[in-house]
Amino acid sequence: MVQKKRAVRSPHGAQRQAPRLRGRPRAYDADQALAEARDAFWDTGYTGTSLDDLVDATGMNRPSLYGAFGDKHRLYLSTLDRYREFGRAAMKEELRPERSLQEALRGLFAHAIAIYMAGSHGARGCYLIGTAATEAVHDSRVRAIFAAGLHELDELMETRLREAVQQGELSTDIDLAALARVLCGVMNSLALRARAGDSREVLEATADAAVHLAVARRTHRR
Amino acid sequence: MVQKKRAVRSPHGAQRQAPRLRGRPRAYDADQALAEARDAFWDTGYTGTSLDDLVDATGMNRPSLYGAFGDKHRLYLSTLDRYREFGRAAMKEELRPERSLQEALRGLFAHAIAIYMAGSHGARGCYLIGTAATEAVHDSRVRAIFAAGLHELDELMETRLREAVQQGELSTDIDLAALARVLCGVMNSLALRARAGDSREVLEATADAAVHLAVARRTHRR
DNA sequence: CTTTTTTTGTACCATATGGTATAAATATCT
DNA sequence: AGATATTTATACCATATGGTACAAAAAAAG
Repeated sequence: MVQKKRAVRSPHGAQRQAPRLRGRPRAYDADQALAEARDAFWDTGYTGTSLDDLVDATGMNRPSLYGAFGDKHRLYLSTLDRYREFGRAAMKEELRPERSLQEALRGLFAHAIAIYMAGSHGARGCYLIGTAATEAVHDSRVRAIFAAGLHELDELMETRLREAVQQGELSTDIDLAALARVLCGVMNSLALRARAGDSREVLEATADAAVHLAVARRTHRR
Repeated sequence: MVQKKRAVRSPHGAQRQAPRLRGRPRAYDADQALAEARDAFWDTGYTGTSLDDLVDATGMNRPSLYGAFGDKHRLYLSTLDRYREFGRAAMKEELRPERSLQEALRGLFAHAIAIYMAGSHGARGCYLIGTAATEAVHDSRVRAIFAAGLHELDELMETRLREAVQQGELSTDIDLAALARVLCGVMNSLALRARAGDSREVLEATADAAVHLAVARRTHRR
């Protein structure tokens, strides 16, 4: 039932790469399989992706899938949470305070658009928005991850805007939390537009407009 | 196969309410059934809603459902298109030029939030965004309706902004198409946030911020 | 009243779906 | 080599799903 604690063998430390357990070795890479399962869900949604589809996508067979990631629902939650965490890290990187606010926002939108337009079967937007939003109403676990994904970005954005105020890039008379939600909202809408088939140019023009709208509220006391 | 042309009987004109065809009368109201099917899809998505669910929601039996609306896919497309058209009419009404730009935008956001927060099983956002976005990648018919829904709102908004420029409410040096997409983008994001469980207060604050951001770009030459 | 036409309601069907039992395969440990 | 442990691979199962056949029901037409 519960995963057994794997004895770490190498006494030299550092080298904890392959614990080398006993039985038959795995024929798959768990990280890669998780990414391929996520890609399958990304295109057709949670309920629209069958176990057969997941078997095809990962190259694993059903019992291995089950043994590695639990049932379909647990697998889906794992891919969602993984995506959320990666997205958060990428956004934090783009919004780092060394950049100007304008550069940071541009980098963030460019990064998001690159992800949203990728996909071997057409643009597929944001994984959470494209698949979790549908399940969120009737699945509280999915809803929690979906909300966490949105709110984490809101908070990272608000933090960055607050830093911009401190650095004199933005005037102080703004509701930063609401402005952050507006900017993140435009980013969210890019994910929807990508899934609707809008061109990269339209997404980029929309992102530019949002950046200008935010930066136009900069302080004039410089 | 093809629906027969129903002979209009009343020679007095005007009274074309019930053509009164021959066989057993329908036990359902088509409009109401369509709305109830839409509500079922709205909560659990296209693939997540079974024919049994639709039978329960509409009170119709399967053959009647099939006879009235075609198969599940056609029924779904009908509900999508109907929602799109109603949404367009409602938005046009809110954005009517008799109102000031600020009043129009406030009315629009308030109307949208009211719809997004309704739902007997929790807030469910926008029907298109909440269900069609997931199907859009692999279903070109759904994608077309989804895109039409987004673009129609973009264009109505852009038209209203252009009227605001003509009435001196907005400065002329703005990319109106992009600003319209930004405003509609914030509205779209409200639909996502509703589905994620955000409170009405958060949605309203975000909408207020978007309205202020747009109206702050008004002309100062008055 | 009988015929005709249309809808309803029950039962049914072929397939798809999520999940699992079981045995072969492949590694380590003694 | 033999025992032990773990994964793979095939086949399978109970149920859910989308869709339909068919007869009873309910209206108008003759």
